[in-house]
Order: sequence, then structure tokens, then C-alpha cells
Amino acid sequence: MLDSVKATVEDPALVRSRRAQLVAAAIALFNRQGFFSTTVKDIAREAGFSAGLIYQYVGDKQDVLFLALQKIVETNKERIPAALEGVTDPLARLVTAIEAYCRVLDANGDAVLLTYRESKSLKQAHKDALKQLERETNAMLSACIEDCIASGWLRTEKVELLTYHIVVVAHAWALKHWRLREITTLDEYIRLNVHSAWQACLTPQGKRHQVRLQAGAQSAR
Amino acid sequence: MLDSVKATVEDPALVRSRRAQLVAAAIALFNRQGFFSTTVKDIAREAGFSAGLIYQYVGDKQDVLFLALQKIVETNKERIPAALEGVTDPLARLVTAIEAYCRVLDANGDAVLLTYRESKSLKQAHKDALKQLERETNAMLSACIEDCIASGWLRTEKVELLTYHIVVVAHAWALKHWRLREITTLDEYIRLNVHSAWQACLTPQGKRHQVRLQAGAQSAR
Amino acid sequence: MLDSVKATVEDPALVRSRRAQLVAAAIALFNRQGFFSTTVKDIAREAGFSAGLIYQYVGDKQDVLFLALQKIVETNKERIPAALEGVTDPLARLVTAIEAYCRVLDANGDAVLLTYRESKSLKQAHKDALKQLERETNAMLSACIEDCIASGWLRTEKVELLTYHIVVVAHAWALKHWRLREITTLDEYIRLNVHSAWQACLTPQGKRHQVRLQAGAQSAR
Amino acid sequence: MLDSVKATVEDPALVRSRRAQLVAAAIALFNRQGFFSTTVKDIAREAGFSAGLIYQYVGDKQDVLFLALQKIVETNKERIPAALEGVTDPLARLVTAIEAYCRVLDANGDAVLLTYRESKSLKQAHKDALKQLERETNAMLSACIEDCIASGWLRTEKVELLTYHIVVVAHAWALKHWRLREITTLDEYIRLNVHSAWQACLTPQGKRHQVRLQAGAQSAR
DNA sequence: GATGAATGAGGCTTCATTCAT
DNA sequence: GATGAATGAAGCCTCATTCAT
Repeated sequence: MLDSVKATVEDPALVRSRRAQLVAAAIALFNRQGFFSTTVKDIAREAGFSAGLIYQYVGDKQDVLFLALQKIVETNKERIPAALEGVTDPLARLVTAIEAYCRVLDANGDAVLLTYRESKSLKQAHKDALKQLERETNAMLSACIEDCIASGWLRTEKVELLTYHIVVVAHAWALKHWRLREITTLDEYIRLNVHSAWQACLTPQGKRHQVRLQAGAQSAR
Repeated sequence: MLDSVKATVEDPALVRSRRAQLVAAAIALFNRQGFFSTTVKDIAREAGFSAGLIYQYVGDKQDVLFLALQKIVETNKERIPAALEGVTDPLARLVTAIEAYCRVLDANGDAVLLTYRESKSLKQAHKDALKQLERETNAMLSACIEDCIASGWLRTEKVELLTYHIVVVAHAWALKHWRLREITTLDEYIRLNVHSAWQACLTPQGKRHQVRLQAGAQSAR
Repeated sequence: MLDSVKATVEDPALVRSRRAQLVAAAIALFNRQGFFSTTVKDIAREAGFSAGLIYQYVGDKQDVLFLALQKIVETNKERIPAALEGVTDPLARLVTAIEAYCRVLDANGDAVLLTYRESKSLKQAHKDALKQLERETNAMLSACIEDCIASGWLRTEKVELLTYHIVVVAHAWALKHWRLREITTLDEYIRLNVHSAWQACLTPQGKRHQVRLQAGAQSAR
Repeated sequence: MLDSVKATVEDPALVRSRRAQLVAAAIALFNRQGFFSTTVKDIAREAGFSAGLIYQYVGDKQDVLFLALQKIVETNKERIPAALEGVTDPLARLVTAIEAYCRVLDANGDAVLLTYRESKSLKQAHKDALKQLERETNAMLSACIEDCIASGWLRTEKVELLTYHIVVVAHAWALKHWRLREITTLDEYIRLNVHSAWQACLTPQGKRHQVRLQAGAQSAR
């Protein structure tokens, strides 16, 4: 993963830390101004080092974009397992995973928009790498769904289609944030829009199980 | 609408036709290469005239982007009323509007992606104009929903939120086309993902009415 | 003179009138914006006809500049004989010629500046033509001076040098107008600066004659 | 003074030396071809570096013009005090200052013409800065004149008007050089035209003092 | 390893000039 | 004769990338 981008500097620890600076600066700027309107010097200044140095850790301006988008997608991917830690009930896991996912997107805000907006500018290999990462993230949601199906709580024709339904509605919170924040809140959005995406697929037993879970959550407070 | 972009040529018919050429060329290229990687000369060549001529019909390269995005959004907006022509039953109207909308997006394909990707590069006034157009398109779906509510077929807390749910799932077909086309078809996507967005809101009467409608459609074939 | 600039239109009366329009427009614009910052379209618009038409009366944008500068210099040249009409006394003729010259320059204002500023942009033949015209104008002043010398009123080593002295001090009124108008008036400037240029050359008889003339002018009022 | 033009390079010594190259190249070219007919690439080539580099030392092509004109006017301004070094007699100082001024103008030749020709193209702030510099130069001549008045050698109604008289006659040597060099020499021009500008203002004592000075100069040889 | 001055290709835009109507 | 749309060369300027220090 690291080697898909070339660095001339040897020390891998240094490479990692420099690239972290680089990527943080890049994400901030790409969000603010977009990829093309951000100059390499902008990135260098924001990252706190000289323009020339960038080319010791990256082959290309495009590589910076790739590292930035990769960082964003990886962050998304890491948060879900963290949130699922300790949760065992399949339906509870699905709910938890979705909520975690939505809240990462909300926090990362326009980074999501960034992946939609600027992916076009990547070389094909990098595009593919990102799509693969996204698939892996989605696979975690799909796994939760399949567990629910195995438990008899859910029924659906195509798991991945349902996954995508959830994913895009979640993404939409970031993509259409300019309008949605005027008419609702994140919590309401999750409840009304995101969760509704899969509730139509609940089996009768699933529904009963859900009621039980909510009652438990209620009394647990 | 026309005057938000300045032309030095007087004849409005000529302005219209030249701009149509321009916009067609621009949409094709922006889809292929993105806004920033497309040069003004590229556009001129694709449109079939000289580079200088562009500036008789447009003040700016950005203006071309605006005209292109505007064209896309307007096309979306025009197809819905056309499809609704002659349909009177509120629920049938909702279904028809949604299907029409999805099929325009499918046809215009990556143009939708374009609006997400490149809107950033517009001047604020142009961004606002596009958002207004989008709101107007959405309002047509909202109106269908409200008719269904008035008829007692649907119930929902926030009409516009439901509208956005539908809209983003529809857009997702274009945004995630690279993956979705591998796992489903447009028809299935509409049935499983788009329509499911509102069916959770059907009232019992609504459900019965829907069954009746589908039976009618069946026998009409 | 006319033929140093080519016209495709035959009718000489038309050529004259069109060119007059052209030149008037050009002088106004060149004064305001300079030669290079004035576009051919600007000139056409100011003159009240289409851009293409200019090329029927002129070969070049440079030709317009030449016609404009020529017009200015010719105007200067024509006013002096007009003012001298009926004046016979040599010293009175000199005074009259200088005053006339200064007042034309004051009226034509920045046109003078124009000849200094933009002559550089002319083709050599046109530069020469203008210098010749300027020499002819100066020759009229020189003639007055020589008459005064012949009458014994003036004495100077080099007539043309004295002429130039007068000319440049007169031009300075236009060239340094931005500052001079803050510290004096045209009348005072003529009295203190322009006329002083030659009064050092008056012979004793010349001085006496001058006193007589002024007394005459006084009593004539 | 330096900061009225922006540079992205930090090192002030480098800025100074690069700008000196730039200005030297620019003055040569502007004299030869005028400001508008000189391209930025021309300047770069003449200065001996790449086109892009110019924009590290200057914001604009116009800024180059400003620096060039500023350099010219400043040179004029610096030579006068240098020439006055050690001269104490007020009348001698006036004569010395004028001669120094004329000889700078003669050496800088067409640079003077440049200030008349191209000032138009400057932004207002830069125009004002140059006018201020010119005023300061003139003030040095005015001071000499006032000393002479205080000593009783000269009498004049308006000191600054007399200063301008001297200045423009001196400038004329550069402006009308194409003709004047045909009919006279610099020395004769200074004697007959420039100095005559103020000799009419000599008081009787002033005249006597002048004779004494010249006698002294004579015997000193 | 780090700096930042230097390079130079290439983009957007203007505008003198032509030419079909 | 007049119009003004169309052409295309060329200018200014930006910026990714290199390289001497």
C-alpha cells in the first residue's frame, strides 16, 4: 500500500510521519479549494515545509491526492470495527455499524465529497486501489446484514444492493449537507432516512427482535 | 437565466445555437477528462470552431462549466412534467415521476457525477442558481408526495426529507454506477432501492391502493 | 498626404468624411487610454460604425494613429496663419503667433502629449511625415523671428534654436499640465515662461518698440 | 519604496540584484521598442533568465515599467547633490545643478522620453510615486534658486514656475534630440537655451556677480 | 535530508484582421 | 459599401517540477 507511491527517502518512520503531515495539509486544502486549485506550494506551506521536499516523499502531485483519499477511506474503514467491539447481537451490530459509519462521515465532513469530486484525477491503479478499499468497508456492513439474515431477522434479494442503499444514503448526508442541515439534524436523518433503508427488509421475527432490543436499550439507560 | 453569462454577440438565436454546441462539447469533455483537465481549446475543437469564438458567447471558462451544469440540471427538471402528462392518480404520479427521474439520470449518466464533482469550481452566484434549479426539481417530487398524503396514501414526518431520500438514492445510480452495474440492473435498482425509499411510509389504505394500481397496470398490458 | 494611407473605397469625399469620423474617435480614445490599450473595436464603436469598415479606409491600426497624429499637428499648423491675418508689425506678429500657438496647444490639450507618447509606434515613413509637418509649423515661428531680426528688434545666434526654445516651453504647458495648472494659469504661463524665452534676445530698439506696441494695445482697448 | 512592488523571494540582496538586471534589460528594451511592444519573454531573455522568474520579483509586467521609470527618475535625482558637493556660492550652485541635470538627461537619453511616453500605462499609485520623485528632484533646483533670491542675485514671481521652465527646456534636449542634434551641441544648447531661462531674472547685482564668477572660472583654467 | 530559487511548458484570454452575407 | 461573426496568433501569467547549495 505504501509502495504504490514512491519515496526517495529511506527511513520508513520518517516517510510515514512526513506523509502524515502532507496528507493532513492536503485534505484540508483540497476540501477548501479542490485539487486543481491547490498548488504544491500551498500544500508545502500548510504542511510546514518547503516545496521541494514534497518530491522526496511522493512522486507526483497526483500521489498526494491518492494518499489523501486513501487516508479518508481508510479512516472510514477503521472506525466500524472499533465501534462493533463487544457488540454481539446481529441486529444490534448492524444498527451500531450504521450509526458509527454515519458519524464518521459527519465528522470527516467534506472528505467524502472529496472522494466523489476528485477521484477522477487519479491514475487508474490508484482509482482501483480506492475502490477496493471502499468495497472492503462495504463488506463490513454486508457481513452484519448477512448475520441478520442468517439469524432470520432480515430478508433481501441482494445483500450488496441493500448495503449500497445504506451507504449512499449515509454519504448523502455529506454530499447534500448544504441543504439537509437546513431541514433536519444528523440524528433525525439517521433515524428517518438511513435506518429506513433496511427496515423494509425486516422479517416479522426481525421486527419483534428489534422491539425487544429497543426496549432493552430503553431500560438500560 | 441567459444573462447570468455575458455574450458579445447580439443575435439571440445565434447565441442559443452556438451555446448549445459549446455546452454539448463541454459536457462530453468534462465527463471524459474533468473540468480542469479540459482546455478551452479542447472545447473549441470538439465544438467545431475556433478558440477565440468561445469568448464571444461566454465571459469565462467557468461560464462554460456553469452552462453545462445548468443544462444538465434543467434537462432533469424538464423530463418529469413531460412524463406526468395525463397521469392523474396521486400514487401513480409519484411512481411515474420517480421512474422518469431515474431514467433521465441513467441516460445523462455521468453528467450527474459532473454536478457533484465540479460545482465547487463555480462562482457563488452560479452555485446558487444551480441549487435553486435543483430545489425546483425536487419540488416536483415533493408535490407528488404531498398529493399522496392529502389522499391518505402516505404518511411522513418531513416531506422534503423523504424527497431527498429518493433523490439521493436515484443519484447514487449514477454516482456508483461503476459498481452497481456489476450487481444489478436499472429496473431492479429502481424497484429494490429507489421505490423502497418511500414504501415504508405507505398507510394501510396506501398499500391497498398500490395493489389495486399494480393489478390495473398488469391487466392493462 | 492622403495616399500615404491606403483605402479600398473609391469615392474620395466618402474617404475624407469617414476618416474624419475615425480620427476624431481615435484622438479621443488614444488620449483617454493610449494607443495600445485602445482596440480597433473601441474606435469603431466610438466612431459609430462597424469594426470591419475601418479596414476599408485604412490599411492598419497604425494608420489610424498616423492619421490622428497628423490631424493634430496639422491643426496646430493651420491656426497660426489664421491668427496672423491682418497683423503686419513684425514684433506684433511674433507675439500673436506665439499666443495663438499656446492657445491651440491648450485647447488640444493632451493631443500634444499624444504626439510625444505614441509617435514611437509609427512606421518610419509616417514618423518622417510628422516631423516634416512639425518643421513646417516651426518654420512659421522662425519666419516671424527672422522678420524681427531684419527689423532690428531681435538678435540671436541661431534662429531655429530660439524657435525650439519657444516651442518646447509651449509644449510643456501640455506635457506638465498635471502640475502646472496647480501653480499658475495659462495667461501667466505665457507671460512668464513662454515670452521670456525670446525677450532676452530683444535689442535696445526692440525693447523700445515693444513698449510702444504695448502702449498702443493699452490705448486700443 | 521597494515594497510598492511585491516579490515572493525573501532574500533582499537577491531581490535587489535580480531587479537591477530586470530593470536594466527593461530600460534597454522599452527604449528600443516601447513598453507594449516589449514582451515579458523579451525582457527575460535580455536579462538572461527564464520568463517565469520575473514573476518572483515583480507582480506584473506593469511593475517592471514602474521599476524602470523609477530607476530613471532616481538616477536623475541622485546626480545633482553629487555635483553640488563642495560648491558654496549660490549662483555657482544654480549653474552647476543645471549643468549636472542636463548632462544626466543627455546621458540617459531616451530614458526621459520613456517617462513621458509610458507613464500613462502605470497604475495610479505608481504614477503618483513617480510624480513625487520628480517633485523632489525639482525641489533641489528650486532650493538653489531660492538661495540666489535670498542673496539678492535673482528676482522672480514664482520660484516653481521658473524651476519648471528650466526643467522642461532641459528635458526638451532629450525629447527633441532627433532635431536638435542637427542644429546644435549640448554645450551650446545649455548656454543658449537652458541658462537663458533664468538669466532674464538676474538682478543688477546678480549680473555683476555672474561676471565676477565667470572671470574667476576663466582665470582658474 | 531540506531549502527555495529557477525553469519552461502550457493555459486562458485578447484582439487585429478577414470574409461571407 | 457595410456588417459583425469568425479566425488564430500571440501575450501574460501560473505552477509542477528540478537542482544547486
